[in-house]
Amino acid sequence: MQKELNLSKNQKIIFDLIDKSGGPMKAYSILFNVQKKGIKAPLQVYRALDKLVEIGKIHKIESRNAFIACQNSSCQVSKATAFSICESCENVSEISNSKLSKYLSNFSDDSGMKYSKYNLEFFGLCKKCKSK
Amino acid sequence: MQKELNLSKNQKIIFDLIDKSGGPMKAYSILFNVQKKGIKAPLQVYRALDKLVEIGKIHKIESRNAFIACQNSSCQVSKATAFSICESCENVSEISNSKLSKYLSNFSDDSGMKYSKYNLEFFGLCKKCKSK
DNA sequence: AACGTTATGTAATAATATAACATTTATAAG
DNA sequence: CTTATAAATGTTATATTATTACATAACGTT
Repeated sequence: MQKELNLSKNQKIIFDLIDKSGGPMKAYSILFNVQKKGIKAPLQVYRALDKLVEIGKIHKIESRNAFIACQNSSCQVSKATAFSICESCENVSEISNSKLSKYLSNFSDDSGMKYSKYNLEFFGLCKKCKSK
Repeated sequence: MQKELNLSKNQKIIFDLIDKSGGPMKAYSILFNVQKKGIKAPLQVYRALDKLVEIGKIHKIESRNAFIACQNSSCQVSKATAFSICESCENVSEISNSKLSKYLSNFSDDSGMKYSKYNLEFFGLCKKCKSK
């Protein structure tokens, strides 16, 4: 059963755009791209983005103020996210590594704080950019 | 030998403010607080922030668009940062856990990408907020 | 002193995100 | 099927965060 079926009109338009783009997209670039579909105002975009983030269909790349479709089909909620970001070409991909996620989900320090969520961003040069 | 001695006038004013605040500060709040010291424009603040981030005196909390003084005296460059963020009171503290940093610094996946930097943000409720 | 580098000052503007309010559509309960 | 409620939409205005462009000044080397 796919969550996509539950998406509203605007949510679906915006999710499809991000998903098809294959990479991170910024809010105003999304806006520009969906104006022909009748979505005219920033708030319409941000509301759809908020909802899509909430249900885990997309993630926000915080360091880039951009949004990327979730590449992990089993991920329903965005409570544990990790990304690799190329600082040269800005390619982003979601890391799904069960050892990493297990390690971070179970992480606790001496602060007495129980973490319910994390977001990790790795930076470096991707294979292509490194060989240039 | 302290890096602080090398700071320029504006950098020192802004670092001292953030450091004394004990928590994360936002750029325009910093601007407001340093206007009496002659720093009048956003750009003056952002330039100092950029430099302070670059040399590792402060870190940016990406999910909050805020800046916090580095709480790890040995940290000279911001290549490996981890924070715990309370989603209720917005308290932020830097995590210095050698096992965690070792694990993440050595992390590699099958993408062929070598990571030179990471930033991790944990979210949850701090002790105080949990007990409310 | 001459040079290159780093920092500063200032104005304007770009990019990112939210508030407030009115209306419509979808979902569920009786 | 209709009433109630929640979720989504539409629209305008505005708040917040960050950068461009250009001119000048201070600092560190040789």
